[in-house]
Amino acid sequence: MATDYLSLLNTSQAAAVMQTEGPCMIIAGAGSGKTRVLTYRIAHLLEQGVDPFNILALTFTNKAAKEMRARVEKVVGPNARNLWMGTFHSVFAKILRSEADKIGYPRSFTIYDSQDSKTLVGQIVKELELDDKLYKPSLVLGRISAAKNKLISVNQYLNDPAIKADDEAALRPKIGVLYQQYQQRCFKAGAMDFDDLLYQTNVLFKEHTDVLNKYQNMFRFVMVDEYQDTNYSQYLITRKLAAKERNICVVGDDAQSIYAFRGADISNILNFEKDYPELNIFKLEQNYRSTKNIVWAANSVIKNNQAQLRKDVFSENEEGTLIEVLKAASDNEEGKLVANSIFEDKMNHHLSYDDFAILYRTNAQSRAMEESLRKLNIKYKIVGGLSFYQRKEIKDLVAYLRLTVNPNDEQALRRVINYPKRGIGDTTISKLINVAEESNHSFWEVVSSAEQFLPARVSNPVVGFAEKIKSYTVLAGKEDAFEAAKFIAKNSGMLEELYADKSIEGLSRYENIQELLNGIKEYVDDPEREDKSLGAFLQDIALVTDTDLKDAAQDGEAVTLMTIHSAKGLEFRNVYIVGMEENLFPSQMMITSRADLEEERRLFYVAITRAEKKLTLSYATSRYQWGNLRSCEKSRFLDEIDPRYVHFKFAAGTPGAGQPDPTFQHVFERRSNLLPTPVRKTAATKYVAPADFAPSDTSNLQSGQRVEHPKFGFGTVSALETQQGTTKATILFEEVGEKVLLLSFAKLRVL
DNA sequence: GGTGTGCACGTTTTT
DNA sequence: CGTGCACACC
Repeated sequence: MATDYLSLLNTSQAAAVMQTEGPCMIIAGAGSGKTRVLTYRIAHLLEQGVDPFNILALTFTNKAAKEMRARVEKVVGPNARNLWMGTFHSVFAKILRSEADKIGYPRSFTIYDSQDSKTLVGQIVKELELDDKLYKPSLVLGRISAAKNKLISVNQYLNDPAIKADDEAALRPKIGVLYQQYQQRCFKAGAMDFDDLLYQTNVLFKEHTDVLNKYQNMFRFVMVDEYQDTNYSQYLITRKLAAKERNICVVGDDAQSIYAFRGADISNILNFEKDYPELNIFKLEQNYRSTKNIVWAANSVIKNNQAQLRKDVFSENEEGTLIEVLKAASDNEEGKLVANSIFEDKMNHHLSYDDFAILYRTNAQSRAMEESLRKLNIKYKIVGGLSFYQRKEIKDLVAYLRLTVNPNDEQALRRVINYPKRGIGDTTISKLINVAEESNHSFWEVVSSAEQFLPARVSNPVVGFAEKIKSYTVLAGKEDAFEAAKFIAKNSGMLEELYADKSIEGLSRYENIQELLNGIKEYVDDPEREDKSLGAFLQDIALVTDTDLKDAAQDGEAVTLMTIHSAKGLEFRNVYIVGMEENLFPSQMMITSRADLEEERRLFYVAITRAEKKLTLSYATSRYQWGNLRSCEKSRFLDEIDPRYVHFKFAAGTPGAGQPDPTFQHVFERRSNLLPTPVRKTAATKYVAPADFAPSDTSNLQSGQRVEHPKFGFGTVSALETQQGTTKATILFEEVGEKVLLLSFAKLRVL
């Protein structure tokens, strides 16, 4: 048994697998078979007779967890299903769910997504009549999040002189108060945000040693993947859980730490030995993924960082081709060069589009790439961006479901209290909010007894709505998630409302709702699913990200486009890293301090090491930014690669080069996860004004004249009407139909 | 209450 | 430049 898989491992991998007792740190270079080691380590534990319920394995993405579970299952069989394996957030959400009452939260607590959090902060800023320019929700939330990740409570925040000085220096002295209000409101709503899932776990373990004890005894073996990305809050949870048995195994690569911006603390891995002096350290230094050239290039880049653990990543693979650098005159040309290169490579080497990935620093860069790929009829898929669960109609139905499970959920309540329209206006809502704030009740409590605060004519629809929700709650207690959701979608009037909308977008929204219901059906039909309740389903989807859905809708090969951050942990035969320019990569906001620059460099290292056979870098000497052309300098990172491994290829890019063979006519298809129909209009159907568009003087405009509008295109004036000195023109446009425009505003060119 | 228009902001990355 | 939100007018 044990020897079976030992033959599949190299010496250091095998040593790490066999070391099951005591603290253990595995420093795993990129592509060094880290997942393989973790998988066999778990398998080894199970074969030694360890109960899978006693093993906790934490990852950062659902995808990684899913993949690891599948791989363990392949080795040890169905026993793998009983492992505690998941993301930090999902595992501790589950634990909090069963222990919530101990810290005063309902077991059916809601998980606020970042949008809910943002909205709530915005609402509080407004209620406190603070300057919303100064107290921008994202900024305030950033401070709150940083505090929580460092386990700074509201009281500590309010009483810490250093924090106070910081906030005052930034002219934002009220952040502490906002933190306080925000926490209170979340608590009253029975809601936790992402950071709370970790923060409140710490509170639970700190205040209830019996609970901590229980989980210490339960999780006799703790493993943490991507340990370099843990923040203080996560670090403390794992330290506490492992305090008794000290069987903690962390796997990571300091060179791939790219989440400091969200609180990850690289010193967690650099200082791990201080907590566990008896630590066993294993280094996995052989890279099995990439060619020698790619590994050498990556090493030559990361060498420029100071803070790092010593290791020598090497490859025994072929030397491979040199890293290619493309230079373009503009972002559009960059897209063209990359698309052409992909097309040629695919043809010359008989590859699949699945073999290619285009990586960029910011999501905004995808546009130029998309356009070029589309022109060559190359199929692509985008990872990231708007996820399925962020679509309006999905959020609406989910809000109903959340409300059903937890009526105190304020954000959900506000979202649907008047959707579909039932005659509850803004005035009514703010009145009720005020009552809630003053009486220290939750918004829901006030809503469900609205007749006490408002005249019957106004309160009737409010109370009727509350009754509706109450009946849903009763229903959800008896039926599974699918039956409940189906009923709610119909009964709330949402389905009807969407069905009535026959526009393309409306149709797509209706289909999305169907898609969600199908998803719930699949969820409850899973034979291994124990908890089929609506609450369990909601808990699950709150922590699903777009990247996790990536594999869900695979049909046909396609080039993958994504940010470098979402590419972590993935690999592709051919990788393109685009936008290698100063101020873009490294990003200008990051080059203020040495530590920030080092994180950008690690990001570059991650990007390089995604490639198996061929790596291409590109940059543009000019780029559109906020609508105007900016000239760009090539990135300093390009010069950091040892020139022996690079080939600068500047000849290409001449117009007309590398035109696609017309026989390869694929239908363009934007595949974004579960979205069945693209909502975004394609550029092809949209009228684009010529660059030299100049509005004419329209004071003498006559009915019947032909005009051009920068947005609506060509049209004919059908009527003119002057009232109180302003003239309205009714114009029949060829593409968008009839529009009524005010002449004083409309930019029209008379033809 | 719905629609439209104007304006402000954004581009760092995500559980 | 494009989107999303807020306010204003219908």
